[in-house]
Amino acid sequence: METAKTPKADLSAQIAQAIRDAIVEGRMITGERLPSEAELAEQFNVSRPTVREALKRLAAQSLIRTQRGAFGGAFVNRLSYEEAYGQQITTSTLLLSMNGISFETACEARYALERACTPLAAARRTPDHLATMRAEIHRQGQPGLSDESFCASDVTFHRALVDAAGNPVLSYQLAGAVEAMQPLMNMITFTARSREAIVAFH
Amino acid sequence: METAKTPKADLSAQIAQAIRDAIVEGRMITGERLPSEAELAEQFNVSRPTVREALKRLAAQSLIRTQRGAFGGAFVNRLSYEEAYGQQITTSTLLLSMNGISFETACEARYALERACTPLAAARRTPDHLATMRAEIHRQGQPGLSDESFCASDVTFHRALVDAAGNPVLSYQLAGAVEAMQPLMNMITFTARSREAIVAFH
DNA sequence: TGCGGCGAAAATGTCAGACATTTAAATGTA
DNA sequence: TACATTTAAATGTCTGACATTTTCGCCGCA
Repeated sequence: METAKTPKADLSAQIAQAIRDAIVEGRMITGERLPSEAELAEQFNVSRPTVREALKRLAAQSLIRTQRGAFGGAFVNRLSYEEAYGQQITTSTLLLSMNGISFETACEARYALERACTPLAAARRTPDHLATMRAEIHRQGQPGLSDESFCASDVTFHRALVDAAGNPVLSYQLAGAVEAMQPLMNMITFTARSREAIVAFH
Repeated sequence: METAKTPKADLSAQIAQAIRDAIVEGRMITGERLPSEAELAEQFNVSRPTVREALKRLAAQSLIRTQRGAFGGAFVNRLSYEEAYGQQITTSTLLLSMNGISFETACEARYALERACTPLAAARRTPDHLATMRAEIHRQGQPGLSDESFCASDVTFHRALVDAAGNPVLSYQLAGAVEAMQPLMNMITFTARSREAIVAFH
């Protein structure tokens, strides 16, 4: 048994883990091309479908990207913020919906996270961010607004607030938190007009 | 072209997306069993390997779990906090290492996020959390401590701080941020003793 | 009648081989 | 030199088969 560290696991999972380790530990760098599926199959002593399943696992996590054609193959992906956002959002959404997170807990977390951004946002905001936030506040003040529209506007507003902090790491961390809560928010309408007061201090 | 919304994409990616949508939108609930690979293959009019690749993609994101044997199959997974942590950490680590995030940016984000937790932590801390933090502070004060040990202790300390806030959503969001920065931290040793002052106010 | 072993069935896991498709490089020609 | 064509390499997909694992139910036996 050459891979004794995972005594009972799918071969494809083992291979995926091995490649993942290579990437995370820096043995493969961004943009580098992996061996072809056939070469990997020979290297790990498995068949090509097994290798393919492993590669799909990594592709699902945006660790690699595949390209067809000659001199195509699998390349170590440069994980963009957009992709990271997406994963963060789907994971957060599922986590919230599957674990019976209460509205209060989620809201508390969101408020806390945004409170963390506020000082930075106040210092670094651009006119664009301010304009977006003002526009959303205005929209939220209109009377005949549906609940869904109100919440969508709310998400836009908070995204602008977070982005105004000018810290991509913060934006990434909070994008999931804010968007994942939108479904929860949609269910509960409450008088959130008090937020205008919070923003007013900008 | 029956699936016109994704004109050029792998079949396995399309199928994975279709199943993912079904899960996220609640058409399949936690613990529910998916049709067998053969049934899915017939349903989507593709072959079994293609279906398998799609399922592996979902498994990589912990959306489903598979079980062998009779009455085995793929089940909608209840995404646990532990799994979410793990994904968050690997994603964050890659994001930081691949996008040339500066130490200042990462540190700023981390401080901001922790500042968000502090009020809650102060209100809800338990003796255990306090004891852990005190122990780590004490350890950090010892003279002959290696940089790696110092940083590991630092991570432990901050995890305790975050957990003390008693909000699992916050813990989840911050776990990735804190742990992902450990490699960065390991490279740069700085006089972080000022943190003791921050904690002292507990 | 109750219980235990044993086989059948169902499902995933793995393999082998073949063909289709795509893409870029190499080649040939005007 | 520039452009069109060929060619080769790689992924994407299909078919079929076999291995492995796990559960259910049957049958025999005490």
